[in-house]
Amino acid sequence: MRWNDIDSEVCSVARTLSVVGDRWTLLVLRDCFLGTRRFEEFQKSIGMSRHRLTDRLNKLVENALLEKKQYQNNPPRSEYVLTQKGLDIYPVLVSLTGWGNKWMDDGDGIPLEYHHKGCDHQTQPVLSCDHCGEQLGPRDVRVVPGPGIIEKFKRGERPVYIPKKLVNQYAEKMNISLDDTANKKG
Amino acid sequence: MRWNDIDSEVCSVARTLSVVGDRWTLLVLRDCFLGTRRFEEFQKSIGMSRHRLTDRLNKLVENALLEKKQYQNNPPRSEYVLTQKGLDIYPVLVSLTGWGNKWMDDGDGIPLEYHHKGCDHQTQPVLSCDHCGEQLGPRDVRVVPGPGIIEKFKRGERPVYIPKKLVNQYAEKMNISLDDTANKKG
DNA sequence: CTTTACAAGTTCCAAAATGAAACCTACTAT
DNA sequence: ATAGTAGGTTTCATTTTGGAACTTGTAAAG
Repeated sequence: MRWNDIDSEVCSVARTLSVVGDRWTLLVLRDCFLGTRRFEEFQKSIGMSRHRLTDRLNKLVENALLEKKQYQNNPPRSEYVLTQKGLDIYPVLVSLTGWGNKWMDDGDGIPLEYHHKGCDHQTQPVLSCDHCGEQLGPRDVRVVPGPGIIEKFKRGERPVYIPKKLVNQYAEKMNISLDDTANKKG
Repeated sequence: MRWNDIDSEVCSVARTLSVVGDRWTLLVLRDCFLGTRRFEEFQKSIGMSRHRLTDRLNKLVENALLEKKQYQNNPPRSEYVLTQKGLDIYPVLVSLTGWGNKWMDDGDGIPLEYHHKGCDHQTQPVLSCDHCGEQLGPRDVRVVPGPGIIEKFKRGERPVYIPKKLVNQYAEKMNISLDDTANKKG
């Protein structure tokens, strides 16, 4: 499979990666959250080739995570600022940071710490349930087919990565009949 | 800069991406969390070339996110299972999923839903402060230089992506003197 | 027996993505 | 007149991919 086709997978991880899942894009976004806005700043900070940077910034603008704003006409100069869609990547960056802090320490300690303005304490952001507030780990959660998958199964499409067990159990429980003669993939 | 050098950046995002920041690795890990363990399963599910899959699985084993366990001797056949280090990637995948659910819907709705076993409710995992439990967004948090950066500044190294302002403010406040004649990068 | 299937790779090659360095354009400051 | 700054673009060699075919050892089917 070509990476270009990844955005049409029936999977939110795959679709998200189609936008931010290449070598440099998340580093560009990291810089955005630290206040970087201009081409040269990104380039010096990240150290990627100008070539790639041009391309990645354009894609982020195309995908509406960044907005390009001209701050000067002659010669034309622009800044790249996060949109809401871009701001929403925050949890991804925070999670990556948390993992790096824990597992990739080089012996000097955590590079950057977070301080929660609200409670005025150092914080290590964690995942929690938006309903009860409890912390969430892989074992605390059950994955259930959502409408995005059920609809496709009803149409006879079979997204490959979903364990059939999962969907069949669910279909049975919900008394939905899924035509089982249809083929995988849509 | 070469991608291979990215793991020595003074940045937890960069270091984490040096392990999981390529096209396919996070999809492999996604599958792991859904229970996939064997080569053929990964390959069918993800649709990446066997070539790459071999390589990515090996790297995940090298980096200790997966453990390779032989389940049969002749011919030798093995499974790949998540270690604690691998399990800790969970928040990253959940965050990617959340973003995809919100911004990359194809019109059919969310592919997979989460159900929190603890409170028995559907849940959308959110980031929160591990101290006070409040939800955290980009504006609720102040980034502060941690030991991993301070140490390097003391040694005269200047990690490029950190806004100098940030470190200088901090150094002043903490009354740390940082030799300003030293060069960036270490 | 002989053929087919399965699982987990490996090999080979063409096509695509990347990195480095040089170049371009339009100012501004020295 | 010269150098510097900002934001790119161009060129070209090197790396990384994707795809398809091949390998190895075993078991099951005809």
